[in-house]
Amino acid sequence: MNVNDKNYRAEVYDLVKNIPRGRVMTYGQIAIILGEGYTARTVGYVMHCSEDGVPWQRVINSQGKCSTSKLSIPIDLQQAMLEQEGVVFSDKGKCDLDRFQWWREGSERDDNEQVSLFEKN
DNA sequence: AACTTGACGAGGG
DNA sequence: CCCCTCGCCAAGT
Repeated sequence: MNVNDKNYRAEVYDLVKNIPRGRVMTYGQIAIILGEGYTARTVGYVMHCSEDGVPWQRVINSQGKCSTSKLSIPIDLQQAMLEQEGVVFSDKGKCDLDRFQWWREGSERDDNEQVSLFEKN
């Protein structure tokens, strides 16, 4: 199972496709939900070349900011797309995760779940 | 095979 | 809030 495996990538995309308009998820959160084999870095790697109907703009970093990139995606674009869906950013380019982070139905919002990526490795 | 570079994250100053 | 360090892991050189 690696990042180039089709199913591995599909798991990430399927989850991202379920993020509602105007809500966001973080790389680390996705990694924790998908479980073994997934880390924030690998999720980020999978996202950088997401295809088709994946709402890639709804995945941001744990600080509530859009990640800068040296790739072909202008930093302002992601934020602009999110603002268009109703996500509010501060003048410093940060959004309030307490307000906009999405947690799947049924999953009780639990900050412990988000703790420490490397603690489990 | 070593070293660097990321769409990352947590903890500390 | 900013900056740094370290842990992580895959790619590119």
